[in-house]
Amino acid sequence: MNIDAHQRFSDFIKSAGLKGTEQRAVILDAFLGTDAHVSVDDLHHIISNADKKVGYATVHRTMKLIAECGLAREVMFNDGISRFENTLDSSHHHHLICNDCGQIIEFSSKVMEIEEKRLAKKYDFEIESHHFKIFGICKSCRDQKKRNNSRTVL
Amino acid sequence: MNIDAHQRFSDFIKSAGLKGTEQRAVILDAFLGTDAHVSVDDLHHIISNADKKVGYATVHRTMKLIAECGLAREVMFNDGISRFENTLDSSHHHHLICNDCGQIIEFSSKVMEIEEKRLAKKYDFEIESHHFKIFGICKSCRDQKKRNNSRTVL
DNA sequence: ACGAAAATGAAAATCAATTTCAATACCGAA
DNA sequence: TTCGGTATTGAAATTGATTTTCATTTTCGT
Repeated sequence: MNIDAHQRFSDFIKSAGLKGTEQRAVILDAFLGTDAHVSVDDLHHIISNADKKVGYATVHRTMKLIAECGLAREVMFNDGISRFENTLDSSHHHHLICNDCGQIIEFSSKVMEIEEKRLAKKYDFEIESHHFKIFGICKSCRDQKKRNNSRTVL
Repeated sequence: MNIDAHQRFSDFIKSAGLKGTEQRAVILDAFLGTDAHVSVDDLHHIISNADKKVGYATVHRTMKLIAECGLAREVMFNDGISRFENTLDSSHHHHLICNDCGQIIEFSSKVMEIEEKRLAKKYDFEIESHHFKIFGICKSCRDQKKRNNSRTVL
């Protein structure tokens, strides 16, 4: 998988008249090593923690390139921070997001895929990407709230 | 409808120990008068164009209150700008967003509602809100691209 | 009408995203 | 392999939206 991703990225870099650099390789590796949704800041920390030095702006620019060549998908939840997810893991497309703890549960749904296609046809719309996000409270946060309520009196 | 909204907002204001003000009334009216997705900036312009003077920060703070009391829903597309939509219009919940012209087509889908409930049960998740967003290119932008391609040579 | 408490608005602060620019690295051609 | 044009890098500055600050004003129960 990763060999393909590297190949695809370097092909993209070449065909766009750009140059391969050590930093870009480090950033791509760091990104491919994650399986969650990472922000530029997350990646910058991951790289720094691995004792490599790449500037924040470079991480930002490179993630744009990685997204552009189709290896990453840029998504935005309701906090205004862009995050990137690996597109090679394409079975997961949607998210349940806990408003309390921020936990993200990924899921896929055949029913939704079919419904989406129906809608695209209905509105004559060419789909490029899609996100179904359900915000709410996960079980463990609900349980925690119950415990707190039994202790606290307003 | 609007009478209910005003009542609900003033009830909320009172029960939270806050105060009713002229500005809050102006902002709520401006918001209820829109049917699209408006940003704080949009609303501030709408109000200014109506020759009323309310500060930007006040619009921002009041929209947070309106959302808090359930009259508005805060949504974020991929441009990083928060927008508010009227929740009383609850038949429309989802969006087709054109990556070219920014046009937003709203739709609702019974199939998705049912699927959503199934997923909530499956993951033991208490839903507070949800958004299905499909990004792509609308018909008119596709048509326009075709016209441009027939004129332009790379 | 009084006075405590909240609201306002202009300006400043914040924060992520993005751009600038001088120094550096890449890489194809000679 | 060196050369040189071009792209890249990274620190700092900028942008643009959001959020906070704070002095002044307004609200509203008493």
